[in-house]
Amino acid sequence: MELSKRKIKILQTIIRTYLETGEPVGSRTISKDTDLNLSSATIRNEMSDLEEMGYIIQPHTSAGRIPTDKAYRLYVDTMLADKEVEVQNIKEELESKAGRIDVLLKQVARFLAINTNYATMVSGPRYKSKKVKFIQITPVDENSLLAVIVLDNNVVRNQILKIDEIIEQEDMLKLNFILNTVLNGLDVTDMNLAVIRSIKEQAGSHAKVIDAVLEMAGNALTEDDDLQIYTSGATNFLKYPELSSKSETTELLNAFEEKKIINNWLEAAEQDNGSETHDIQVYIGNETKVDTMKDCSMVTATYKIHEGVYGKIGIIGPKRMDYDKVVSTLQSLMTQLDDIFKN
Amino acid sequence: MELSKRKIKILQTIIRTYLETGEPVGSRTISKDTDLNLSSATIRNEMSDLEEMGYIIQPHTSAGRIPTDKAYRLYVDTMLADKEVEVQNIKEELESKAGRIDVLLKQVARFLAINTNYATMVSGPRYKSKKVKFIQITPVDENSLLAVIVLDNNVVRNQILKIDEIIEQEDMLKLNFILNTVLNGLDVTDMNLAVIRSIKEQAGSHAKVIDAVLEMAGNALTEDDDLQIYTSGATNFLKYPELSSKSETTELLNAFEEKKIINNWLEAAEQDNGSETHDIQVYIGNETKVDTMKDCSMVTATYKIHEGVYGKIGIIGPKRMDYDKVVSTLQSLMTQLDDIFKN
DNA sequence: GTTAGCACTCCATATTAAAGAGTGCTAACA
DNA sequence: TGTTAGCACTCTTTAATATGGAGTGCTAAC
Repeated sequence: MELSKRKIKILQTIIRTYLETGEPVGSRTISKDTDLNLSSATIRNEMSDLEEMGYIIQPHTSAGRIPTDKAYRLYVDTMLADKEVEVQNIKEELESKAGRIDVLLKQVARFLAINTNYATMVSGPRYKSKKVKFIQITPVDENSLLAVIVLDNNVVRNQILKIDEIIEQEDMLKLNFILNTVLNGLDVTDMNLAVIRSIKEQAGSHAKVIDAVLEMAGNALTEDDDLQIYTSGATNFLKYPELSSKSETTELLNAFEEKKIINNWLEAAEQDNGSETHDIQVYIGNETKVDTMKDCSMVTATYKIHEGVYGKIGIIGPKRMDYDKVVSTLQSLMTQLDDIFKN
Repeated sequence: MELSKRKIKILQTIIRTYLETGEPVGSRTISKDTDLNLSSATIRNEMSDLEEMGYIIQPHTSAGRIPTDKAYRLYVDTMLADKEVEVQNIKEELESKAGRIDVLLKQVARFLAINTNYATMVSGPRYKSKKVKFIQITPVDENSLLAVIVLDNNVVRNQILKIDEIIEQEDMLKLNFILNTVLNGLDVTDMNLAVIRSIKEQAGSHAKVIDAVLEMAGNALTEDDDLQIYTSGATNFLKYPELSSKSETTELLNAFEEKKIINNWLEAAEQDNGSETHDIQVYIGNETKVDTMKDCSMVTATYKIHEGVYGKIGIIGPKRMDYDKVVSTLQSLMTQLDDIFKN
């Protein structure tokens, strides 16, 4: 059987109405709400066909119909209106935070959660490989030393090191020179024993300080737990009765606490299932490949700060989420973010 | 009327039983569970007295009794057994994170949530006043500059500044010298126009760079949003039926998302209502002074990293929380933390 | 191809009934 | 005077039972 124009229109009405109300949609409602001028009986015949084709189902006999995943997929792929969403311009507000990526991303998550009424998560930027670009130690007061490392992705780490020896101005210069010439451009695998020995040899008496600095450098380079995830609006789950069957919601809320789990979600959402809109993907129900989310849908987008430095934004809601609005909002926000990152 | 030994024993049984089950406690249960060898009728008489004295109430006629806030207060103040809780020694695990306070505190929150089954929050260390202790700019590559500021509490801030002018080695030294001599020891109120002008005058041609550095310094000094709050186990609220009346829990969960709100809770809990145990405070129901928490209790403790640098740990659960365990666990953890911070 | 009509199904809601838990009171007992 | 058994009473919880409504599927007529 083929999807006639009329069937599509009816399906669309079912989906839209269900998105709004969350209740199964009956034939009479459609008969009244469309401009097709058909009686409920005719609609019933068509609905019967649609059910056979797998686009809608009845939760039980003598109930209205609700859309299946297949219907949502069709809706997202072809039926989304291309409406321009008026996203309150938060660019200015964001720009003022641009210096501190973490604060900015937190803000982004909040903004999306408030605007869409769904749960939102944003993963912090990931870097491919990390190398030492610049390293420096400076005395701060009589018994502490400030060590600063800049990585090639311009991430800066610093730490105050306590020392119990006095380092002369002159030695300090020398140490800095050695550290920079030897370590510059190395990643963590390059920092082997040979390198370390070579530094210590040159450094002479200050091996202890070198040790501390190297340890710190090692941490900065390997540190994987700097993978930050910002979430917002998790309580929005409670707004949707079909999700708040308690045990399920609890699991979702738990996942939002255990940020690591969220990262798995985002990772699972690889580009295998893109929708048409440039770099925004929609996953419906089981398409998320995550079992706890089988009753949810997820919309993700990838932001890019610059080459090789990217992160993900995700919005999670019930399957009957307002895809239209979510996609538009996200799209609009991405444009604003792009502009900000260009500077 | 006075609280006889027997009444106390009965009250204690009521509280204990209610803490466990969450159900109103009837006279027969008590008659069986105590070693008083009294019939339920006698217990009923005593309970009638206790009700009159305000320690217990009936949710409705012909139901058992449940403790009032007054009873909990008495329980916490006098009836807590001084049992030593076997807190799994996480000191080692924590020690490895001691370098990064934020990670450590996050861990503490998680540990407590898991061990107590209540929601936990930990506020990051607060500092009294902040002054500039050390400031430095260094070239990183041809068009960027690394600015580092160390505050008197040893907090370090850094930022990469983009520049479009070339600064000679010599000028760099001069700028650093000026910045340090003029700004050292100043707090944000001291950095007035006069100071700024004086710096710029001395700096000569590099006013632009100075501007950027000063702005950053200003941010570092005023920044109040570096107040971090770590939470864990918020979903534990859902485990207690008396809290999960949905609308109320939602509000609590919301508060846990909006970390700023939590801070207000912690601030509201000032030392006005301490219990006997050294620096651990228990707030029951309305004692929290926060309306959304009138059905909860909160146990807080103050940790101190060193003089003037402190933060708070709080555990929130239903009024019928296991005070005994919570207080002991917290106490034990505080000891372990103290040890760690001593180094 | 479309529509009106009708029997049927299932859910949601209200009503009623029954069972259980617990109290308060009274009267008897040590 | 304190303790206890017994009993009537209250209120909640649970189950069982109606009742109404929404919606469908089918048939027959247009």
